[in-house]
Amino acid sequence: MSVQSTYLHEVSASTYQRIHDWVRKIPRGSVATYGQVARLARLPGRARQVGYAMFALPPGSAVPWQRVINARGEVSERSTPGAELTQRLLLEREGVRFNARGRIDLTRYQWKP
DNA sequence: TTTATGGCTGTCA
DNA sequence: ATGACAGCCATAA
Repeated sequence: MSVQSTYLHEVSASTYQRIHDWVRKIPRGSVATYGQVARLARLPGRARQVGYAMFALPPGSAVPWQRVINARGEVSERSTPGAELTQRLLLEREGVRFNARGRIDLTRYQWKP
């Protein structure tokens, strides 16, 4: 393994760690956006990496990935079909309401740490 | 090394 | 409201 790849691995690992740590703090019944989590983890502008960090979670993880949604208040589309529905059901089970267009009212449900 | 592809977002038309 | 586009950057091929 090269020095470079080792370095990159360590950087991304700590990055994911910080992201996961923040996502764990989102309380039940609240949501945060990818961009918001990125800023909290001191990674402004790197919302996509938050998506990657969610994707990297193993099934059954204690990290409440379902509470992370996009800036428009919707559950983002996934390459794996069905995941959106799972996410929505998990959120509804926590009391998060979706409107007729499948959107969440961020003024009401967005987490404000 | 390059290219393509993502659980994204703010800006602008 | 909707769509294009430029930034963003980890991963895989």
